[in-house]
Amino acid sequence: MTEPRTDTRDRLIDAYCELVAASGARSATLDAVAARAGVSKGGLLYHFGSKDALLSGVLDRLRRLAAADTEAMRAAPEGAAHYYVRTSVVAGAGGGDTMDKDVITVLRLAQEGEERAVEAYREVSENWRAALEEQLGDRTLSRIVQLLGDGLWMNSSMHVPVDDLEEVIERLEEVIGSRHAASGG
Amino acid sequence: MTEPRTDTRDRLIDAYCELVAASGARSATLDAVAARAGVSKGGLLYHFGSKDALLSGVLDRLRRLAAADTEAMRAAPEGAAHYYVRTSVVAGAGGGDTMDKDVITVLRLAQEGEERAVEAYREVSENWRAALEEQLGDRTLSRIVQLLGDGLWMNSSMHVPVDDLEEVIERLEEVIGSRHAASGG
DNA sequence: GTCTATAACTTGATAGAC
DNA sequence: GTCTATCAAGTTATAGAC
Repeated sequence: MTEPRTDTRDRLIDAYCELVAASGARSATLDAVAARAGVSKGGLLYHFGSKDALLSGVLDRLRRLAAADTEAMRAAPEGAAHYYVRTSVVAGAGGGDTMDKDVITVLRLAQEGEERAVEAYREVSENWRAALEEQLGDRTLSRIVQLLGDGLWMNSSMHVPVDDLEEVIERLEEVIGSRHAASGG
Repeated sequence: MTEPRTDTRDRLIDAYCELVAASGARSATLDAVAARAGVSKGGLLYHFGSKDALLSGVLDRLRRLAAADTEAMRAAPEGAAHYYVRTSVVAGAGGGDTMDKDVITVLRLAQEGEERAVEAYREVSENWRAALEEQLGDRTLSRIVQLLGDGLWMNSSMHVPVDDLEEVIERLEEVIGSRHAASGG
């Protein structure tokens, strides 16, 4: 604990993510972030120095949390695929935990062309896909599962409900099951 | 032809879409749009009056083009599902036709919370899904195909290449084929 | 560690010349 | 139908008080 131990830093990152997740990157102004975290604009800039430093904060935190989530995925009793698809929806709806918010934030920034966000997404996305492939033993299937999750996220992020999620997961399990049976795994 | 017949209007909508598709909604300022279309800011505002009117222009055009695309999808020789998945990637990469650009633009705006864009997306998305279901004879499968397309779009829009697209389509055809065989269609 | 005040710049929109 | 000012509002960032 040699670094300054203020949770104000984390509150500021939280506020930034929540604003981006709720109303897009444009709405996450320094003023808005500071107000939501309960400090002034000057207070924010003491902790981060610039808007870019705030971005670095989110990126770092996402990488940390995603690494932990990849392990949770590997250990999930319902299987990695089910875990991934299910959590994709929660994330999009904005009702999830800290990592969900970080993921949405980074995805949004990446879509706006923020190069560093694209790089971070590529990294964690590839780690997730590798974990899926590990369990499914099938690269193409791992990609399909991931694309389904991405599609679910996209719809959720626009508040377009996917009403037949349960049927989709069920059908996915069927395909996974038949593959496992066919390959003797 | 009672309305003023200037193609400047269309050039302005094109410029707006290209900017949003390339670098996000924030980059599509009145100045930037006008410059890209080769007119001044005043010239732009003569044609549209406000940024909101520019949005209406894109929304109207998308609805028109999407209706035509739905018909093309129904008539596609490779099948509606294959057509939908394949065109999802082209759209995301930004190298597509006019409708592709309009779709990306509206999706981006929808994700930023623009209510009218969300509504337009919901509408055309539901029409596409209905056309898929018509051919596949299976609601859940139509949703899966659509989610796959959405996932492909998302990755393309961040310039994250999906290198095994061919395998994904092939696997999808297998699942569709087995369903048709099972249901006797 | 947090605040206020303010500088420097960008944005959407208006007014009026041509 | 298109242009050049011009404005008010909002944005990031700095300086310095407390």
